[in-house]
Amino acid sequence: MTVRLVILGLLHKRPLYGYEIKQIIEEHMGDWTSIAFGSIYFALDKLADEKFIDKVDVEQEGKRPSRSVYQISDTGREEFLRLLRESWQQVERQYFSIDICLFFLEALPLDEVKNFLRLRQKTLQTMLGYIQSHRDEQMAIPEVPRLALAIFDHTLVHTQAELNWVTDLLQKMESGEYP
Amino acid sequence: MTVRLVILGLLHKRPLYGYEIKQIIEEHMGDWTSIAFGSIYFALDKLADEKFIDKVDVEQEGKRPSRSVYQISDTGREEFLRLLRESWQQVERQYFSIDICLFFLEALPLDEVKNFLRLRQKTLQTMLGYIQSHRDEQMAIPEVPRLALAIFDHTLVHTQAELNWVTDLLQKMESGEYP
DNA sequence: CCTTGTATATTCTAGCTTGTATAATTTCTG
DNA sequence: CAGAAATTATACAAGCTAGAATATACAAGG
Repeated sequence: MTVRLVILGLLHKRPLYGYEIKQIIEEHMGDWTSIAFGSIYFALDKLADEKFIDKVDVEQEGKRPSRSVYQISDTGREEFLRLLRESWQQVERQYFSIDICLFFLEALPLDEVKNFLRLRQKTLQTMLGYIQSHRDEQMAIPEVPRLALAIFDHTLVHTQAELNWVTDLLQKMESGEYP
Repeated sequence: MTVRLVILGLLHKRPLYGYEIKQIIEEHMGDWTSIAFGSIYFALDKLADEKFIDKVDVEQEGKRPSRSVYQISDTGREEFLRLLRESWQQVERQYFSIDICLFFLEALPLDEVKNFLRLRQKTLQTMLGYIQSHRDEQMAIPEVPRLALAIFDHTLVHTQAELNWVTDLLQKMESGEYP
């Protein structure tokens, strides 16, 4: 679902070829999604089958492998808007593997669990710093749209929430509130 | 990954058959994961191939379809601990589809976006209330382990963080800070 | 009494995603 | 200048999931 939305979204602006799409995703959206080559080419084929995009051109730069450039069609634009609206509307339930772990906690010695939590704390603190500095960098560039900051903030608030929760849990474990 | 961990974790306590596993997951872990029948039977087959579990019995109650009961093996217990440690240790990056949407925001009229956000606010408030009352219910039952509350808190802090962020974003959009 | 819905229990299939391998060339780096 | 990394794409296996299909049991309701 994400794959199609992203591809259609990027083709919405201008025609692109597969490898280029992968690069754009990594460069500009790498913090918020990750899509494998296989998925991109698979999706491009599928979208072309469905007439949401057309192969417009096969460029060739020197003797490099030739590039198949795709262009979005009118029905493709409609599909893009449909997908975008659908994604906006859904509030997805996030599942955390750590919740599952907590269910099976008794299988591990308490000390080990505490160590894991301390490690998690450190990781989260590092991540927080990384996002923050990344955000500040972006903020300094005037042509970055203000909305980009909202996306950073999103990651930020969740990471902070996670850190708070871990800290609280660890504190409760150390005070002996949990057996 | 989750599927295997959960199945091994449940079989850790006692032998079970596929349908039973599905029921336990829905009843006791329904708020934190969701695993389809197909995934369970697929994983059971795979785990049996790998000798992490053994088919011990084919019960039949009346003329109902027969049940294949699986039991965890010694290597299965090891694998369970390995998976559990692995899951504990990883701090997974969560991807939110709304972040992707924000990238393509300009494709939708601003009013529509604001409406989506208001709707999202309401949904999150409802979710928050639901989790809270669920948590209170559990708290009232003395035999529910205190840790279960930690899991509720986890969901709670993230939902609250999400709500705060949406509220902030909406406020900024309404004050005209974002075009 | 016949139908309908729901619970029990499993199997199958189609579709998506990832990862890895392969290929051929080109550009960067020490 | 050698070797590493990047460029572009294809192909295939393997894993995972959702959803439908299948078949029986049983309670409720008209």
